[in-house]
Amino acid sequence: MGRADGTGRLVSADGADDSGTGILHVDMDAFYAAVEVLDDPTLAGKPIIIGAPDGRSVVSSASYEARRYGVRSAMPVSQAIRLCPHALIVPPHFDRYRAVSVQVMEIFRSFTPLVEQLSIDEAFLDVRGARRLWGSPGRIAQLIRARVKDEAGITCSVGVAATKHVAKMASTISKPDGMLVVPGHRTLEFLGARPVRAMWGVGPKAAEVLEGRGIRTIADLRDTPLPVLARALGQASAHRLHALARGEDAREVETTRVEKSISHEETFHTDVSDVELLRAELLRLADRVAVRLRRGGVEAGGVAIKVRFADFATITRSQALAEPTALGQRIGEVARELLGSVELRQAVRLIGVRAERLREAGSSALALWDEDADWKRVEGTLDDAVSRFGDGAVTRAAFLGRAERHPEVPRTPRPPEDSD
DNA sequence: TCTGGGGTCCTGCAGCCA
DNA sequence: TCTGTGGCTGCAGGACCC
Repeated sequence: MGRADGTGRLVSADGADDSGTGILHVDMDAFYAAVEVLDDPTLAGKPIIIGAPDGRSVVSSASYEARRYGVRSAMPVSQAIRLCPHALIVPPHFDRYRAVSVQVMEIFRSFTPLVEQLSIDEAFLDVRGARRLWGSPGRIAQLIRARVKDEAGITCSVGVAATKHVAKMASTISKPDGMLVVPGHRTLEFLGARPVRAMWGVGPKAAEVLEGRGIRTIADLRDTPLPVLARALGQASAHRLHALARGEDAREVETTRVEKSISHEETFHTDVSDVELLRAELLRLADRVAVRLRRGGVEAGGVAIKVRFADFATITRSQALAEPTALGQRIGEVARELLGSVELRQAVRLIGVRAERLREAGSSALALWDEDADWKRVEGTLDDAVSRFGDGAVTRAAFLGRAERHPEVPRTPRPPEDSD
């Protein structure tokens, strides 16, 4: 399976037994920091923290040199600086990270079309059908690691196993720049000795609950009766974790992913008590959400807002929509109504807008009477109409019954009867 | 000591309805 | 007609992930 190499990680030797495997989990090492080093080689070997140096930002990523000082992702930057005062603070360059991500995902797809991108820097690959072309899963993992290094200039770690869950755990253990193969017949042995916290889906809260009952390792969890687990964690989590602890994970590598919500939120530099400012911010966020909805060809069937107060208490309010929409004006209206239902008992630290219950946009054609166009009909997509006449004009036209959607044949427009 | 932003999934509760 | 019950749905909150 693997051996400890003195750095705390567990890695497999070349040609390790990979029988009964077929799923790879590939994870870039300290991805954002690695891309920054790629673009500025003078940063190599130095402690780097990716995050905004001021305000209330947190660490997006840190190089392994910084991690040695205890710096971790999601830690406040101010705390990270205290831990590692000589670290270099680098503001994030997300467009650049996305570009490298695209390049790496293309490398994966050159080995198998069955690639499930989990986030900007990690993916599952099902290579069971790629044996004849590229060799065994372990061999493919080696080839992928070499090509990512040669072509993208960064390193990655790979877990090779029979299931997604075990592959994911294996890549984590082999980090950085490692590879761990868990042959199918040694899955239970691999899982058994590991702490419950290492399982995907067990966070600090669940780990505390389990450890409080003496369940410290995955073997302990496996031996715990399901009803006991269910009382501790709830039915769904208990069933899922119990199966994973036994090495059972039937999830396939999914190549397509449907977004279920789109949101934007913002933490203010200083807490805000001015309601008008909050309402204006909601509208701005709603516009950003609407742009993404239209770009994705979807509409929201519900709107939610999130308000975080100065004491970090967070509340959400949501509302289903009678008519789905992709218009910022409409989403903003609902968000403002929802804000009106919230008791603003103290200053607000963060505010956010979320579009939920997404569904495919109804039609691609739109007949619209627009005031500025002398009430002539325009045709095109909703996005076209919004870009030509503005979000507000389209909303207003729709409100007045002058914007119509139709599946195929445009209806003959009639001139407006009221002058409004 | 201070806690981002963008997501998914699950649970508990309340209201509605048959 | 009244009451109890169970299923469904909407909503709010929390845990978790990167």
